[in-house]
Amino acid sequence: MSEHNTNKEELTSTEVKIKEAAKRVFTRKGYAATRTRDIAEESGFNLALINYYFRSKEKLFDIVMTEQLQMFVFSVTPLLNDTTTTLREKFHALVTHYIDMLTENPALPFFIMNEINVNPQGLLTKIRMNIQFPYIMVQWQEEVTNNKNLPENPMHIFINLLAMTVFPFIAAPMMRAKLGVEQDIFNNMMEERKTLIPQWIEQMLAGNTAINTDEKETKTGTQKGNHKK
Amino acid sequence: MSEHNTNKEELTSTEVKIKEAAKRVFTRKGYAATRTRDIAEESGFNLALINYYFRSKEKLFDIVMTEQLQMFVFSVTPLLNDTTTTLREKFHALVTHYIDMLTENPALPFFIMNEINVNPQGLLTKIRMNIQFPYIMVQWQEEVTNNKNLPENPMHIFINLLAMTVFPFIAAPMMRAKLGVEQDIFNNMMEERKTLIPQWIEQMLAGNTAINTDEKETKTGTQKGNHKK
DNA sequence: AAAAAAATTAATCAAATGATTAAAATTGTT
DNA sequence: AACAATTTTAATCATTTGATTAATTTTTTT
Repeated sequence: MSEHNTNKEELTSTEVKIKEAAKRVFTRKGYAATRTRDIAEESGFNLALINYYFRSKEKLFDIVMTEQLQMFVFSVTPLLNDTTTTLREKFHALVTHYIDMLTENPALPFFIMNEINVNPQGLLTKIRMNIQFPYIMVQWQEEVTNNKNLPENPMHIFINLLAMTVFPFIAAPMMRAKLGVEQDIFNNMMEERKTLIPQWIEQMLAGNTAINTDEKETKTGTQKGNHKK
Repeated sequence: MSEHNTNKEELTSTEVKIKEAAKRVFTRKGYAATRTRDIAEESGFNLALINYYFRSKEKLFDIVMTEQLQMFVFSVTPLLNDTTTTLREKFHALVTHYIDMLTENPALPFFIMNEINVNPQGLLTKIRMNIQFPYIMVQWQEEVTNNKNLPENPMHIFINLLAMTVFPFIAAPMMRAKLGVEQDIFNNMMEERKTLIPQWIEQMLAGNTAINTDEKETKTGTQKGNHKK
């Protein structure tokens, strides 16, 4: 009505729009394969504006990558530092959080992995994550010292948690191309995994307990390899 | 002694040497980021030889990628079709095989994932894998129908197997940069996982049995979320 | 040894691409 | 409205890069 244009179009500055366009193109094609002209086209603005707002393609990439990394890494620290949730609840929250995030942004893990592979030490500058030992580590140590016989080092378990959560998104294109797993089927599967992964982790830990304490005896005689080497 | 030069240098043709150099550079930097000049330098030959032996950068890449894909995918089919090994033994063999392969060639998974992301339908042409239902699928169905209460669809378990095996190699650069996990520590860890991953899979399956058949009751009252939704 | 074929190199080309510039359009200020 | 500052554009530049060409060297054939 008035001369103030309140379209959503006008609400975000062109600088932000270019950055968002850059994010889309960079995540889709990677740094080397994206041309500044791609970003210009995706944003709908003139090529020169990219250098006008951001000094160079590399500077723009650094900004986008840093933001994505921050989002990926720091978005979970509140979960990991929550003193009101149990260890198990944190596992579940973490898995749900990441599956939701990656369902929205499936190309993100690959984008990040790519950057890490190409420029590993760039991480150190882009992420200032002085791992201040989040509360989840305290909880883990409590469980270790108290009753359960968990492994001292949670590295394996954390890797598994992340692997089972993130890897499917990395493998999704292959699953689609080779196994005919379409988008909705995949999303269903990931929805299932929100509850399955914490269960699996639980079973890993329980198995570990059983092995070390001999509280529980093997049920099936055919079970193999269920002993420490 | 004689004028026949038997150096290892001379045993492989320059065509092969260029292809190997290309493999190294492509896997390290990805298709878009590698310049033909990089390959020339890595091989030690003149730039023009790349186009002399392989018509173009893309043709060379196709050859390298196809070979790597074939290696990655087809190298396990003998294992999966082995009629003399049990299902559990196949899991173990698969994990060991891939960890060995990726320890030798750590950049391989990322390289493949990259290609799949950029050009998903290219897989169909590069890999002629008319999945002829390897013997492991027969064995799985046997276990399903016989005694165990395994999930009909082994998709989740197979994904987990691959995820826990492959993902660490993808995350390795991050682990090194951020967690200070050095090469030998990492290799040790992966050596441990050769036996751990089959155990974990076993525990997942056992947990599944317990849930479905109620043969076993929950030991710890604090166990949460161990029920079908 | 001479001729032919194959392999290799230096020089060069043409297209792509990141970046810049100068002008035009828009917005803000007085 | 007039002026200034900011934003946007079209045109252009300089470098990079995949590819080619013509000449040179090496190997093979006769």
